[in-house]
Parts: sequence; structure tokens; C-alpha cells
Amino acid sequence: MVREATTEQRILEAARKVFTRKGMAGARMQEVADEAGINKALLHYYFRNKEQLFVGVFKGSAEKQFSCIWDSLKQCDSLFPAIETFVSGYMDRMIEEPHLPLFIANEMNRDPDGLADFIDRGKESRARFLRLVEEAHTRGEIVDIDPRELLVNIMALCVHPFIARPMLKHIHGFTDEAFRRMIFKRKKTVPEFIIRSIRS
Amino acid sequence: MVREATTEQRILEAARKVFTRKGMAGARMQEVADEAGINKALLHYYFRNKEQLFVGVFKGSAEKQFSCIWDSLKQCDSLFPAIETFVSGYMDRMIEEPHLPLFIANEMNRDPDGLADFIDRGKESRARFLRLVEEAHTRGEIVDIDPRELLVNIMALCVHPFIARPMLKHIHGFTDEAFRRMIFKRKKTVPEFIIRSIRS
DNA sequence: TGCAATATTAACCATTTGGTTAAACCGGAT
DNA sequence: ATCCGGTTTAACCAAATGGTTAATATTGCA
Repeated sequence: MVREATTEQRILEAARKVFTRKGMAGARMQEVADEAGINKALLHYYFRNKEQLFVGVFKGSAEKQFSCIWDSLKQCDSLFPAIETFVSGYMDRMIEEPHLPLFIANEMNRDPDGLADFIDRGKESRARFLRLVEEAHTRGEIVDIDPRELLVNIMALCVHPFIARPMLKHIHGFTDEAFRRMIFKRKKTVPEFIIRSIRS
Repeated sequence: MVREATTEQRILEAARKVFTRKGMAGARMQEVADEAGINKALLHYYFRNKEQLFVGVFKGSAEKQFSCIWDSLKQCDSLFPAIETFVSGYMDRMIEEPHLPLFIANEMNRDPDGLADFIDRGKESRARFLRLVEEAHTRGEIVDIDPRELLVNIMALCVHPFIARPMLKHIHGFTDEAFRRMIFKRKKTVPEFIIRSIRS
């Protein structure tokens, strides 16, 4: 029952694999073509050039990443469950595509202005989360903390293991499976760590 | 009174600038030569090829980074001051070279096995820190937490702003100066955030 | 001074790589 | 069957890029 993908989809999927692993600078058009099982010229038939293909990949990946993360918050209307949901959803997403955070960070660093538009997805949910923090503080549930700073801290605790994965694997001698287990453990311990810190 | 640097040092310094900004894949030998103000062939005179030059840069940068961070801990013999010292030292170091964390993460991701040796610097200090955590827990000063997980959390909170810098700058509309101010603020708030969470 | 070793350069080379072109393929409408 | 548009490919091209070479400049020293 698998609808066979269109050529354009096959290309985008192959490009996603190659670009997220090697980055824009390290990726080779020939490698994308091989991965997709097509002739290199077809890449230029569907996407004018490497830049266009890259943008197609980055846009899709970044928007999916951020919408996934933020949309999970829509049901939450109190802070602590929101934090739990956010962390859990974020980590689930990154387990699916462990290379994505580093890829996005990297390319944003290379071309901040050109790519800025693609990371705006989920702005409303983000604003809503910041409001949840303020309200929780008003109700005296949490200590006084800059909501944006709290958000940075939460994202830091979620993302960092995936950014530092090769180093963690080397220092701790993690296998892929052990790394996965650590992430699963963190789905519980990270929200606990955060909430212990801010609960008043 | 500035001792004029040797050509090899000039090359390494130029290469450091280019490599840390563009990465191994994105860096161009010609650009390094231009940055150093010398002929491209000289690069191959002092360093056999791009890979060797890259290794020279990475080794120096990574070892300086990690030794800086860990050596700052040597005087501390209780946990909370150690955390304050660690965070403060880490951030000072990264303000000097904001691109380094992403560079290291990126290249470790590209060639984990080949570069693993260069990130081992400071192993003893690291072990000592883990012991400090255990002792603090034994004395009942902190809650029960996996010391390695605590360390990951601390590093996450230090490093993440530099990894996500372009995104933070875009979302929060930070200028370079505003970003610096945020980091300086975090030198105080991050240790507070951590200690609030683990103090029992 | 002059010579030998080292340092530096301009010119060049081979390969890689993004991109183009013209021809072939293929499915559907006439 | 045949024509036609969109699709796919093999072959090709020019620029970029890492690397080499042979000649020149510089330095230290006998």
C-alpha cells in the first residue's frame, strides 16, 4: 500500500539524507543523485541548482522540526505539563533525525540572513509558552526567571546531547543503543531537573 | 614588543580563523593563504595537505578549549563553587572564540574516530568533578542525580547559546552587543539555575 | 664574500564538481 | 501508428580547487 513517490519527492528525500549528514559545503550533487538512484542532470531539471535544492531541503526540515516541537504545546494550558510535553516531543523528534539539530545550527551559522525566514514556524506557540511562564510566576508557582532565558535553558537541555553526540559517545563509550537509552532516560529527568529549579 | 610570529604560526592562526568559520569542507586553501598573506604553496611546504593543516588547527583549538575549561576547576574542592567556576570559565572562553563549539561539534560529527584523541584533554579534572558530585550527594548536600548527567546538563546550558547564536539573534533581535550581555547575565543565572535544581 | 640550506613564489597540473546540452525514452491523446 | 509533451540519460564543459614543480629570494654561516 506504499504509494510510490514522485521523482521530485525521491530527490528531496535523498538530498535530505545527504545534506543533513554532510552539510551544504560537504554534500556532492553526484552523491544525491546516487542516493536517489537517478541521473545527476535530473537534479537540475527539478531544482535549478545546488542552492535551490539545499533551500528545498532546509525549508522542509526546519519547518517540520519547529512545527513538530511547538505544535505539541497547543493543548497544554499550565506550565509544568507544558514543559514535560515540550521536552518529550522535542526528544522524540530528534531521535527520528539525530543529525538535524547540528545541520540546522550549522547552516544558520553559514547563512543567517538567507535562512532566517525558515525558522519562524511556531512563533505563536512560542509566545504562548512565554505567557505560561509569566502566569505561573504571577500565581507564585515558580521563582522569578526571565521566560526567554528559561526557554533557552529548556532547549539547551534537549538539544545538546544531539549536538555533542560524537563526543558523548567517545567519552562515555556509548553505543547507538546506549545513547538512545540515555535520551529516553532524559525524557523523564530533564523536566524534573528544570521543574526542581524553578518551582518556588 | 610584539614578537613577530613565525610563518608557521601565521599559517596556523589564519587557518584557525578560516576553518572555524567555514569548517573543513567549506574552507579553501587559497582563502587561508590570503588570510595569512602568503603564497598558497607555502601551506603545502609547512603542512603536507589540507587534512594535515586541518588536524593542526583542530588539535590546537580542541586541546586549548578543553584544557582551559577543565583546568579552571583544579582549585575547587567543593561542588557549588566548582559549578560557578566551571560555568564562568567556560563562557569566558567561548566569548573569545564564539565559533569554536559549533566547529568542534561539526568536525567531530564528520570524523568521530579520526578526531576522538584530541578531545580527551582534561580527563582527570573531569573525573575529579564527577567525584565532587558524588561526595556532595553522600554528604546530603544535593539530590540524587547521575553525576555524568549533571555534567551534560551543565555543559548544555553553557554551550547552547553559542550553538544556537544565529537563531537567538534572529528570534530575539539580538545585536552582537546584546548577545554578549545575555552571556554575561548567564554567567550568574546559569549556576543559580543549576544549584537551585540540585540542592536538597 | 660566497656558498649552502631554507624559505617563498609564480606558473602549472590533474581532478573534482556544479552545471549544460542534445539526444533518447515514454505515456497518452489523436 | 504517430505525434507530442514531459521526463530521463549520457556525454560534455568550464570553473574551482587541492596539490606540484621549478625557479627565485633570503638567511645563516664558513
